[in-house]
Amino acid sequence: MITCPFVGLSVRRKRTNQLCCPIFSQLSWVEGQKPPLKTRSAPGSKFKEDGSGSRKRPLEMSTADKESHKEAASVKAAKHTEELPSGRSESVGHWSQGLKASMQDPDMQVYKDDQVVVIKDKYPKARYHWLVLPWVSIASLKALRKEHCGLLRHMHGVAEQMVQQCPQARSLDFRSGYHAIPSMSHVHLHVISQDFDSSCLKNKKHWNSFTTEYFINSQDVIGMLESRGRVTVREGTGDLLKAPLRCHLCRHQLATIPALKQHLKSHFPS
DNA sequence: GTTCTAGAAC
DNA sequence: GTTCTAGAAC
Repeated sequence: MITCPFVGLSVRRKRTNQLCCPIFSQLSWVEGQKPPLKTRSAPGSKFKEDGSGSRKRPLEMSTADKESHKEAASVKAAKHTEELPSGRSESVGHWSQGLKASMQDPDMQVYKDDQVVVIKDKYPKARYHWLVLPWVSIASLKALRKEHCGLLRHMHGVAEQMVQQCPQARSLDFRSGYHAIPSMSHVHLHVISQDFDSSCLKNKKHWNSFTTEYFINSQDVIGMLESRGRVTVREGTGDLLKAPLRCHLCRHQLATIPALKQHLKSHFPS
C-alpha cells in the first residue's frame, strides 16, 4: 500500500506475477542485445523529459533475417491488405502496418524465438515499454481463437521474463496487456512499467489507453479466450480514451497532461 | 500510430 | 501574451 501525498488516499500497487518459466531458459536473446536493455538516463530527475526514448533507424531487413522469416513475409506479401480492428482494410504501406516492418528489423529486436519477437516500443510511454509480437500474422484481438491460447500464454511468459531481466524490476511495477481497439495492425502485447515517465506520453489518448479498461490484462485476454473461445470488447470502450485524466495510483483527477505529469512525481520521488 | 496547428483556455 | 488540446492529415 502507498499513500498519495496529494489527496491522502491509500492505494494498492499491483505487481506483475513473477512466474518462473521453464521454457524461457531454453530461449535465446538476440545477438548484441544482452539483458538488461539500455534505457534512457535521467540525471537529476527521474522525470526529466529528454526525448531520448525515440529512435531513428531504417526499417530495412537484413538478408539473413528475411531468409529466416520467409514465411511471415510471404503471408504479408500474399495478403496485400490487412483488416484493422475497425473492420477496414489497409494496404501494406499504411502507417497502421508499421509493426510488421519493425518486428522484422534486427535493429529493433531485443529478443526472439520460434514463436515471437520482442521490440522496444518506438515511442515508449514509460521508462520501459516493450511489444511482444507473434511471427504469425494475427490482425487483432477479434481474430483470436481458442487455438491461439498456447501462443498467448507463451507471449505472456516472454513478457514476464522481460520484466524479470529489467534492472528496475524490483523498484517499478509493470503491466502486460493489450489495447482493446489498437491503432496498429498485428496483435501485440504491451509490457510497460507503471511510472509513465516519458516525453512520448503527450495526450489524453495515450494516458487513457494504458490506465483505463481500454488496457486489458494479458491474463484476462487469455482467460476469456480459454473460457469463451473469443475475445470481445465491451461496447463504449473507445469512449474511455476521452475520459477525464485520473492518476492510475490514487485516482486523483488532473485537468491537463502537464498537471498529471507533475502529480506523478509525487508517487515517484527522485 | 505521429505530426501539425488552429483556436480554446488561461 | 503563452499553454494546451483536439482534430485533420499522413
